[in-house]
Amino acid sequence: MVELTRKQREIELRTSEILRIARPILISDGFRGLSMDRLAFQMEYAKGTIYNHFKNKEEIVLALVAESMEIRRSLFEQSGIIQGPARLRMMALGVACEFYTQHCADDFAMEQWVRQQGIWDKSSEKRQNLIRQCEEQCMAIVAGIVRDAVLRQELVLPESLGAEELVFGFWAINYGSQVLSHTSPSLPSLGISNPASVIRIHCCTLLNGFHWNPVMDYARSNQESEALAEKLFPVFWTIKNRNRA
Amino acid sequence: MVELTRKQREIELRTSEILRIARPILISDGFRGLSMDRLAFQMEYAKGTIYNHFKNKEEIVLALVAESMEIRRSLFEQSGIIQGPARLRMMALGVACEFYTQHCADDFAMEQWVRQQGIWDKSSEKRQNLIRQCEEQCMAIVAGIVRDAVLRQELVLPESLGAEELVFGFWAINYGSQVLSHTSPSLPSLGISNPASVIRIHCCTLLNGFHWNPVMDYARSNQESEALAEKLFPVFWTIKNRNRA
Amino acid sequence: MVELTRKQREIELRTSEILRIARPILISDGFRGLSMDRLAFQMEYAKGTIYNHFKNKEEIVLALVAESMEIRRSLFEQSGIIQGPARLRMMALGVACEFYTQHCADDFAMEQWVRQQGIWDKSSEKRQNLIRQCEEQCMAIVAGIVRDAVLRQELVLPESLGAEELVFGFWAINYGSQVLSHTSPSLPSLGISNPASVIRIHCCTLLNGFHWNPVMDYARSNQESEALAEKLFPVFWTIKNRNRA
Amino acid sequence: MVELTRKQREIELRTSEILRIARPILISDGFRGLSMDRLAFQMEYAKGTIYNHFKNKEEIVLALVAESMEIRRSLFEQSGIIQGPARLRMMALGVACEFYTQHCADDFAMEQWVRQQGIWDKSSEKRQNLIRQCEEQCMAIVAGIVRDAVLRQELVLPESLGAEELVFGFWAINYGSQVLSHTSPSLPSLGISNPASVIRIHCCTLLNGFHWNPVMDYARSNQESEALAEKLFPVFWTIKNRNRA
DNA sequence: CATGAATGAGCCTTCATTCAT
DNA sequence: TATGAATGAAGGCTCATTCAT
Repeated sequence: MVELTRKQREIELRTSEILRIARPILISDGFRGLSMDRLAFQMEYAKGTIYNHFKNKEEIVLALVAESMEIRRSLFEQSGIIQGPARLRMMALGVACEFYTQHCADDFAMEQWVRQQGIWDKSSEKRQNLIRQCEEQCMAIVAGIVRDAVLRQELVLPESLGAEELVFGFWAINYGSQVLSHTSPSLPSLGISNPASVIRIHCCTLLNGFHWNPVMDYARSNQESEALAEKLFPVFWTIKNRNRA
Repeated sequence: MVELTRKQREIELRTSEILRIARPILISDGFRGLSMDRLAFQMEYAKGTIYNHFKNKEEIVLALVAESMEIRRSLFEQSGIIQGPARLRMMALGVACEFYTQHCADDFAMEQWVRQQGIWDKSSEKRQNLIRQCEEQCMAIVAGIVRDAVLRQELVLPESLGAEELVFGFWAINYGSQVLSHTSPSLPSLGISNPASVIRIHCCTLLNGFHWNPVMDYARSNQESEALAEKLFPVFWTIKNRNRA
Repeated sequence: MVELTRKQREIELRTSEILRIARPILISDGFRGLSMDRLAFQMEYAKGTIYNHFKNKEEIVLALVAESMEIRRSLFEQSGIIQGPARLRMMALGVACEFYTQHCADDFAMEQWVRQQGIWDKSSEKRQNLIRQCEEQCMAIVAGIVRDAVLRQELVLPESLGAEELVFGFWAINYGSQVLSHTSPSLPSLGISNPASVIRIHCCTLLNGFHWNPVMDYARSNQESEALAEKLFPVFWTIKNRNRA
Repeated sequence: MVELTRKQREIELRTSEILRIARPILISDGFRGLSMDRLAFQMEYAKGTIYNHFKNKEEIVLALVAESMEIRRSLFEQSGIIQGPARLRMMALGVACEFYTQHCADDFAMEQWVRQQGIWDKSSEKRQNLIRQCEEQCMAIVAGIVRDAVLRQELVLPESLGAEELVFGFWAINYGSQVLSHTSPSLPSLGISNPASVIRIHCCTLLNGFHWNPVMDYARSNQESEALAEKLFPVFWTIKNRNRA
């Protein structure tokens, strides 16, 4: 078995080497900028070798995105298990989002590829499922917190708003701010110099708006967020580094 | 001069004909699906002629996006001038966003092209500015409403939150939900069947969270939004049709 | 119109130049041996240029085959209109076959490509029809001669044998001998040094076997064939040269 | 020696397994459709292993063709040893050809591969000789019958026509009709619905034309052929099955 | 001998752009 | 100004063959 494993490890090593080289190309030049020729050249491997590891170009992207989403899910998982009121866990998720946005900016950017250009359709179902599962798990974690808050009577869901729909609002505001931050270089010139902290305020407002107890003013909210950040960031870094050599 | 003008008009006519034909191709087949050959063939003009109007393929996309943003700005303009409390105007903008998302879905999709794939960098500064200006004007309209609300003492801005930063939250939540709606086909399976109405609730919550008067419950908010929609949609349709034969 | 024609002529010139260069490659190295790269290189034109003339590699082959079959048909046409008994015209066709086999050996070889390897399916219907028509016309010419012989009471068709079916025998024996001559290099070593004259004898025997009047012995048959050859070859050469610069 | 033989048998077993798997691939997808990857995958052996048995892809085809020709030769052998006048043996060969065409259609198709595409040149001389020998033996069988007919004074060879040359006519007509049947899907639409029986008539006519005794009318010829078929087909099936599990 | 990852030349095709007419 | 043939780099991908293990 050890015998076998060595060869397999070598193969996996090569696989992840391909991803390691493809990532920065993809990030700096986009999907169109990643050509198999270039990839092979930079790898100093033959083109055919890459095709032994990935059925086509799209699969490479999906593999990278799967990695990224795996990180995101781990971040969420860690945030969802902290002690304290559900609102705190919700805020911890916000902190996780901030971390992901700031320190895994490339991962976030790449998650976008997959949402466009028919990359999705050209890749294998196996990898597609991997990503879909990750997405569902993320949603489950956040919705779980909402449900827990309701159980603990810290939150009353407005009628006609399911837990997932409440989550959607936070998802949208975070996601939207991240996309805008990444793609609108004019943001500072429009008067938004620190999108992350702005979004923190909005999320607090939103939580307060839903009367999610304990209701907080911005000062306290910020304070708690900082505390959470201090507690969680070490874990987050570990997660990130575990996935990125 | 009249002579010249006629010729210029002919040129502009051709320019907009190119755009008219490029648009549906772009929408149905993406950026890669738009080839100059195909465009020229459908135009029944020569490829070279197209190059007399647009320096390169990217410019065409940017021109189309400029058109789209022009619509969006007009929508915003019309929403910003209705009578009544600033909060109502803010809600009117939400209605405008809904309209844009639902009835100008293609325009929205195209705005995205430009944020990716290096299209931006390959196009002329002139067109880039055009788009940037539009974006700034949109922001100015919304920020103007916020400032007006403050003036009218209907809203107190939290300290450390500028008008534009408050706007950013609404921008982000609307933008995020739109992107997610367009690109995440799994949304309904995650429990979000009607993103638009969900976001309406969230926006109301957010406004309430900021104590933006008149504070409303969801029923009334929805009622007012409906009224605004009824009032504004005719104008919106006019705007849309003016820009799209 | 003269203006227009000049450009069109240039294009057609290029088209036939492509064919002129593709032909020997195809003949010496087969379909697999013809690569667009090689073709372009030998043409000293860019690869793209070739694709402006032919949709794909298969179309080139079909174009060449169409040329070849056009020659064959013209040969048949000329043979079918000579004076005298139908049997003589039938023999003239045999002479035409001999000419084609001997002097258009490459054309014959190429007709084969099209019958295999899915070349047919990848080419445009227009070219397919061209070839199909040619084939049908050839058959029509020969079957016409048979029918004429029956009318003139020079031949009684065996019952249960249609005119086309009688033709099929001659088609098969000529076609078979041509294929074998071209692909069986061992023929002389098997004792067949001059397939063409052997087949001439067989055809005569076959005609006699059917009691096709005037019945001939081999000496006379050969003599008549020679006479026909002498008369027809000049025309044949003209036809060939008209199609091959 | 027994030890060695066991190993050798294993090797031969593997060799024929390769051929067994390659055959249907080749038949359904042509030469280009047979890839070593696919072959190895279906074999559940490694690609390298196949190369221990066959120097290259072409050799596999040649080996299969050798098998096919071996069948053909056996068919001929069996036809050549029946009792009665030589003409009957000649007709038996025709029956053998019909059997081969109808029931070994794939074998026939494959014989064609080898005559084209430069497969021949890329394969070893050893295998080339194998095939050539087979061909010669086939010719020898048929020519033997002709010579025997001359000896028995059932046939007078036209002067200037050797035994092999007489054979060539029959070879050509049979071969030609087979090729045309296999590759010209338009045959029925040209008026030839049953090529095999048409060729039977032509062969009878040819034999009669050579005054090969006993001369027969079509009815009797057909009757005799049927009788031969009834007698020989069981043997033919045995031969076929012996070579194909 | 068996293995199968690595190879890399080669394949066909596309298409934005240019430029002589 | 309009034309559209020519360009040619670039693209994704295949696959027979090799060779270290």
